[in-house]
Amino acid sequence: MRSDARQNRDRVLAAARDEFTAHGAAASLNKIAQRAGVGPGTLYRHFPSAQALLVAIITEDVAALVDHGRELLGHPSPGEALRIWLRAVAVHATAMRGLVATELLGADPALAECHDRIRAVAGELSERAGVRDDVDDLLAVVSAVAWASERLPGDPGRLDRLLTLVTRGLP
Amino acid sequence: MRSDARQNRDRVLAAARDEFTAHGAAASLNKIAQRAGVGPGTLYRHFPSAQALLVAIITEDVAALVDHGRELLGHPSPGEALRIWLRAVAVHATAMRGLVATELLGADPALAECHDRIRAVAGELSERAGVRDDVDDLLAVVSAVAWASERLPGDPGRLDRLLTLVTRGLP
DNA sequence: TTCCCATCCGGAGAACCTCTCCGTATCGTA
DNA sequence: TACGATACGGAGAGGTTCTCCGGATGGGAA
Repeated sequence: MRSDARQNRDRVLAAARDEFTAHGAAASLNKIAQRAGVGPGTLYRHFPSAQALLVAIITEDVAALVDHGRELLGHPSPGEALRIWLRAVAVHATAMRGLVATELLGADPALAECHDRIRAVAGELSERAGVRDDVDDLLAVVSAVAWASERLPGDPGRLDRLLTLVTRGLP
Repeated sequence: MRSDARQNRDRVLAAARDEFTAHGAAASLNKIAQRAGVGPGTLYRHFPSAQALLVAIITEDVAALVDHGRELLGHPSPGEALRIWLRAVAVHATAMRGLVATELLGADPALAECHDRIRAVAGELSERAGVRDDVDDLLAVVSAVAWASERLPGDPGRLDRLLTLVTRGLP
C-alpha cells in the first residue's frame, strides 16, 4: 500500500472514532471524510460501508480486551476474575454510543474472529469460575445492558447496577 | 378533528407499524407516507418526527400490556406472575425490530406516562413476589435483552434463554 | 340544499445523506 | 528523471428529512 494511502486510511479511522463517539449511529460518512480531510471516494475505497469502518475499529479494541482477559486467568479468585472481565466487556460495548454492542450483537461475519477471541477468553474464565451458562448468552446479556446504559447516559452508575442484576447468579 | 384528518392519521399509524416492523430504524418516513397514501406534508402535520410516530404506536400497545399485568395480580404464584409479565414486557419490547425497546430505554418525555404505567404494574407485581430490585433497572434489563434478541432474529429460543439468565435471581 | 371558510392536503424544493465514476494527481520503482 | 500503477476526490445520481404555500374540502350555518 502506498504511503499516502496508509496515511489516509489511518486518518479516516481516527475521524470515524471521533464521529461515532460523538454521534453514534447518526454519524455521517460524509462528515467522517471531511473530518479526515479526504474525499468520499477515498473513504469508500478504504471502507465500503459504515459497518466496515466499525469492524476495523472494533477489531483494534478487541485485542486489548482479550489481553486483559488473559491476564485475569491468573487471578486468585476465579469468580471475581470473571466479573471484572465481564465489566470490561460491558465498558467496551458502551463505546461509540453503544455502537460496539450493536455490532457485536449483530450477525456480521466480518466480526467472526473477534467473536471467537472473546468467546475463547470468556470460556476459560467461566470454566475456572465453575459457571455453566452458555458464554454466548452471557456475553449477549452483558452487551445488551451496556447498550441500554448508553440509552440514558445521564445515569453513570446504571451500567454497574444493571451488571450486578444480570450477574448475580454467578459465583 | 375533521373526519378526513382522522382517517389519514389512522392510515399513517397503520402504515408506520408495517414499515417499522419490516425495517426497524431504517424505515423511511417517505415510504410510510406512500404506504398510507398521503403526502409527506400530511404525515408531518400529524407526526412531526419518527419518534412521535413511535410514541403513538407504543402508547397504544402499552395499554394492553398493563391490562395483562393487572390480570396477573390475581395469579396464585406471585413469582410466576412476575416472570410471565416480564416475558410479556420483553415480547412487547422486541416489536418493530426492537424499536420499542430502543424507545422505552431512551429519555423521550413523551413516553413518561407509558413508563409510569409500566412501572406501577411492575412495582405491584414485584412487591407481591417479594422482589427488592429497582423496578426501573429490572425493566431496563428485560428491554435490553429483548433488543439484543432482535439483533439475531434467526435464533427463536434466544429471548427465553436470555430472560432466564437475567431473571434467575428472582423467587 | 347551498355556501363559505377554517382546516387539511400534498408535492416541489432545499439541504443533507449514501455511493459511484472517471479525469486528475502522485508515489515509488526502474 | 520519467513513467505508470495506484490513489485521490468531487460532481452527480438517487435517496432521505422536512417545510412551505397554493389548492382542496369537510362541515356548520344560513
